Amino acid sequence: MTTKDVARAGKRGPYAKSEERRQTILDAAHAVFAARGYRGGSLQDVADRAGMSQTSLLHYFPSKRDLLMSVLERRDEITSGAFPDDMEEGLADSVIRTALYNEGIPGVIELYTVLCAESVTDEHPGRDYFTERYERLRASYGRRFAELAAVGRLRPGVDPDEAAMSLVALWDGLQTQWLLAPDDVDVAERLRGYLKLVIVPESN
Amino acid sequence: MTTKDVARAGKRGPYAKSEERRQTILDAAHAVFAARGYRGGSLQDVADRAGMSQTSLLHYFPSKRDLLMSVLERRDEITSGAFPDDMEEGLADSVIRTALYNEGIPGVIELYTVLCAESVTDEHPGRDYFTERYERLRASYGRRFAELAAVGRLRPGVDPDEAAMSLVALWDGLQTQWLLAPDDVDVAERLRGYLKLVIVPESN
DNA sequence: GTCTATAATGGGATAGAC
DNA sequence: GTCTATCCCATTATAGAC
Repeated sequence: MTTKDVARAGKRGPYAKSEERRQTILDAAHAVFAARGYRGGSLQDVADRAGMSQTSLLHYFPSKRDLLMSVLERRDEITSGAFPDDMEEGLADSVIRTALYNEGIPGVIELYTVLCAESVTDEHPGRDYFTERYERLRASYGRRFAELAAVGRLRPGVDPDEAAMSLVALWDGLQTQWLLAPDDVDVAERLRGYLKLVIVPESN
Repeated sequence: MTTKDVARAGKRGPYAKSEERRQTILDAAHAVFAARGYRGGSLQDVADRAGMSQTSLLHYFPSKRDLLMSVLERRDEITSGAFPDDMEEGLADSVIRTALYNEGIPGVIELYTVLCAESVTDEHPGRDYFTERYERLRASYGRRFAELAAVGRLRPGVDPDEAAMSLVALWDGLQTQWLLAPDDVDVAERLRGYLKLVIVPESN
């Protein structure tokens, strides 16, 4: 019997069914928090969408707070699908590609935008996540811009770390405008425009 | 008697005391919504801060929704204090000055950032406000950039409307990062950096 | 693991006395 | 205009049967 076999694998082993259930819940929570925010979305909403009772949900995630943290962790995994790390790719291309990739996954940008701003409010459980996320992003893009600067491909007068901060800020702001007016805002094109201002074209 | 005099002015005239009370409530609501968002802030929170009961509050604003709309309208008045319209001032200078001005008023940026993102969620009463606000902002800055373009002061290849959209997006995104890490983010300086990339210095 | 029942709290809004 | 009392509903979380 399958259940027995899995159980035999060890007391703390990942039970297939249970793990599947967790994923279902995380998908539901992702959608609910994206559509209504953390405070605005209820465990009942999530449970309904996952097809179970609210109490069953709390069997997998002991509190709403825990659920949120798991949703945020999962978001990183989803979006990192755009980065084949081993590939040599220009900064501009990789930014554009990531922007387009995220735009194609329903709810990803909504979740990010809504929870990020909500996280600056009092006692919000997501605050540390977003604070650290920005630190990582700024440092990461700062390094990429510094690499370009080292080979003379950063426009004179442009600081790598400042460009990184501005790129991230621009990206976020464009996504917000896009959510409110998707037909009027082209996130990827505006990012390309900024990068063209900042990066000197390859000379060959 | 003052009350009588005011009353004599007409049945619908603004009763001084009542108007004062409304302002007190709006100040309180501004602070509460800035700190906890619309969904996260309760009428009780606002009433406590305004020094009255929750029911008295509802005497002045018939619903939480009405209160929010009035807070948003009031925000426009507060922030428009930075614009002496009659003055001839360069686009860059006016942007920097407004950014610094807003930064100095406690809660203004919090309120804006938190409610704006929250407004993209389902059935949020602030959605139309922010949608229209962005349309106005993009159009307004678009005209300013177009004026610069007309006198050859826009960098070649830069479109006025696209620059307007990017400027607004960058501004919003920087404010978000600033709220999470005020010591690491200089909104005005980063805006200046962008405008320097886009605008050609005056030739004289 | 899943459910019903329920606890414990807090929300927005209304009625009506003063 | 201001309050107390209250309605009604939703929320997160727990207890305990199956």
